[in-house]
Formats: sequence, structure tokens, C-alpha cells
Amino acid sequence: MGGEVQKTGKKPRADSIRNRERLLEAARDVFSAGGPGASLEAVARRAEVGIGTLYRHFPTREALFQAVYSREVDEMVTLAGELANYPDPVAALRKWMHASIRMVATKRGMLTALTPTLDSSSAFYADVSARLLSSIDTLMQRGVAEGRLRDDITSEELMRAFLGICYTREQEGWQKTVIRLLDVFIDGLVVPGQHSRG
Amino acid sequence: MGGEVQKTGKKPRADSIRNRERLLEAARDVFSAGGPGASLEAVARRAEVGIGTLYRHFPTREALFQAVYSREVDEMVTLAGELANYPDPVAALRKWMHASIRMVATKRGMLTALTPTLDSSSAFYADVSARLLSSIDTLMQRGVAEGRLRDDITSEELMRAFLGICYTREQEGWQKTVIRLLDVFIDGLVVPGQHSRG
DNA sequence: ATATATACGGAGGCATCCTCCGTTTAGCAA
DNA sequence: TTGCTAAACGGAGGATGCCTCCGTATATAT
Repeated sequence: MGGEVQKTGKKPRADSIRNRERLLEAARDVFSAGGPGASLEAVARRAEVGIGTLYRHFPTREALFQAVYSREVDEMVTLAGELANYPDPVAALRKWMHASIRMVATKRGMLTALTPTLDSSSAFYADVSARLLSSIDTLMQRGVAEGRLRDDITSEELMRAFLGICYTREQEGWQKTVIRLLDVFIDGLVVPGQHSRG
Repeated sequence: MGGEVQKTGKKPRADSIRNRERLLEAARDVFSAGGPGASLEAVARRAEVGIGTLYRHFPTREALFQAVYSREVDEMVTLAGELANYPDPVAALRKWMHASIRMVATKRGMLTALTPTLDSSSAFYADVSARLLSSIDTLMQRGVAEGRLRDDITSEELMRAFLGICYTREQEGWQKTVIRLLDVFIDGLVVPGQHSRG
């Protein structure tokens, strides 16, 4: 998690912490405006920090990405926790997805961060993706246990499908479309005769 | 379509045509190996052509992309035509998607090309995407007409879902996963009690 | 106050992007 | 064939971005 600074257990210097924070803020803004391909030098400029400092804190573009979007994922995880006891498990899954769309909506580049590519460090996948996975898993398991959802789709597959369908962004009125497509997918997941009421 | 050469109706020079072809070939190879972010200079080098020539034929990276993947889309369109008279419309749709996955599989970067982004020229969308759309539309309409598929999903939405789910690439054994996810989605599309036998 | 581990900043080497313009050549007409 | 010219070629070069390296600055412990 986050940079190569301080390998020991000692606490980092104050200026280091401050700069790290500035960088994260700047990165969020710059990525949000210019997409994931935005210039790292622009991030450093915006943070009013030398380019070297940026690279020391975040050795790769990926690392910066991961740090930036890690919190957003936390939101989704929290929501999943809140829905864990929702009466209807199928409806809970549906609600979670709908809400997550809204979160993804405001963070341009988030999807790119969550989509593994060949050159991306698997560190990212191991970390962020795992948290997301366990959330989805919790939501799914209950549905499967109650015989409402089919059991031949893994939570990882569901996550990929969810993210994939969300890729339908960057168009007019994409949110409605994505919601409808996800609903269709969930319909396909539901065991016949066991449709959601939520 | 393709480059800024010859605005008039006059036929282009022979060397122009030859270089254009070389560039397309080189681009296909380079993009295939290095993804859509690959260096355009590398393309020019591979084509044994000056970088200036590349830019004259394809003023933007997007333009080159579009030209390269246009033919691949043609394959999918052709296949859709062949499946138009397949007995079971739901099975036909399924078959088309499965086959299309295989096509997409070998063309790295194809998905990127087919996914509209804010900075991409809408020219691409208008051209390539329209062809793909009409193919999917044909396949869908028959299913809807026969009461086998629900009628509240547009062919455009189906296309986005298909491409989105295909984004699950770049992982171990992704093809199987994608096929299964698409099957789930199609299950969601099928009118209850009207499941495919194909 | 001093020492020193720690962090900072940015110059610099390399790659790519894209433009601009002098050079070359295909195609045509005499 | 020869000569002409519009069309196409090629690559130098300025701008920008990537990332590394190392001399300088400073936060913190003593």
C-alpha cells in the first residue's frame, strides 16, 4: 500500500506525509479531468512538488492510481456491509450495483484502474480487487444459500461482468442503460421462479 | 474513411496506395503485440516508411485504429448475415457472440477501438459501430418477433453489454469466463419459459 | 546546537508526438 | 522518350513526457 517510503516501522517525516497528501489530491483532480493517461508531471506541478518527489512516493503510474482509487473502493465495501442484512438478497445485490454505478460515475478513470491489464502490477489486483471481491462474495453467497441465485458463477466473474457493463460510459444517458443491462444480467443470475421483489 | 489523402475524386498515386497498405499491415502487427498504446513511430519503422507519411495517411492515432479494425468488424457482420436464417434465433444470437469472442481474441486492442471515449472522434462510432449494430439488430429482431426475447432492450444496449463483458480479457482463461457471462446475460434476455435449445 | 537519516527538487538522457518543409517521384502530355 | 508538375515522401526538430540520479535542504533525535 502506497509508495516505497519507510520500509522500517519508524514513522515518516512530517513533510513526507504532507507531500504525499498533496500528491494524492492533485492526482485525483488531474486524473479526473484528463483520464488515466494524464501526465504525471502535471500532477507534480499541480501538487507544487518536484517530479522526483512524486516518483519517490509512487514509483509507477499504477501505484499512484491504486492509492487514488483505494478510498473509492472502500465506499463500495462499506455499502456492501450495510446491505448484508437486507431482507431480500437478490434485491440487495441489485441495490449494491445501482449504488456502485453512482460512485463510479463521478470518478473518471476508476474503471480503468479496476480493470487488469497485462502491464499492470498484480499488486493492485491483489489488494483493491480482493476487497471488492469479498464484498460481492458476501452479497452473492446469501442469495445462493437461499436458493435464489444460481451457483455456477463465481463472485470474481460477477465482478468482472459488473465492471465490464459499466464500461458503457462516456455516452449520453449511460447510467440508465447500465442499470437496465445490469438488471438483465441479474435476471439471468436468478434461479427460475425466484425473481426479486425489491 | 481513412486518411486525408485525395479530397477530390481523382485516383491516388500508386506509391500512396502501396504505403497505405504497408502502414495498415504494420499497424495491425504492432497494435496486436503492444496494445493500443504502442508507438506510432514503431509502426512507421515497421512499414519502412517515414513518420511523416504515416501522419499524412492517418492524421490521428484514432484514424489509424479505425482503419485497422474496420475489416475485423466486417467479419462479424458477415457472420451475422450467415446466421440470419439459423433455425433457433436465441441460439443464433448465442453462436454469434461466441464466435465474435474468438475474433476479438486475436486482435488485441480491438475492444479499445470499439469503445467510445470522450476524445475519440464520433466519426468512428458513426461508421464502424453502425455496421455492428445493424448485425446485432437483425439477430435480435427475429428473437423478439418470435416472442423468445424481451423487447425492452435495444440492440445498441446489447452491443454495449457484449463489448463490456468482453473487457474481461487479459486474464488467465478469460474466454471461458466471458462465454459463461454472456450466457447468463442471454438467459436474462430470454422470455421466461422460452429458453434456447442451441 | 549538531549530526545525520530522510526527503526534496530538478537537471538530463531517452522516447514519442506531431509539424513543417525541402526533396523525390509517379503519371501525364507532347 | 523527355520534361513537367502535382502529389507524395521522409525525417529533422521543437515540445512534451517518462524516469533516474544525485547534490542540496531539513526534520528530528540527541
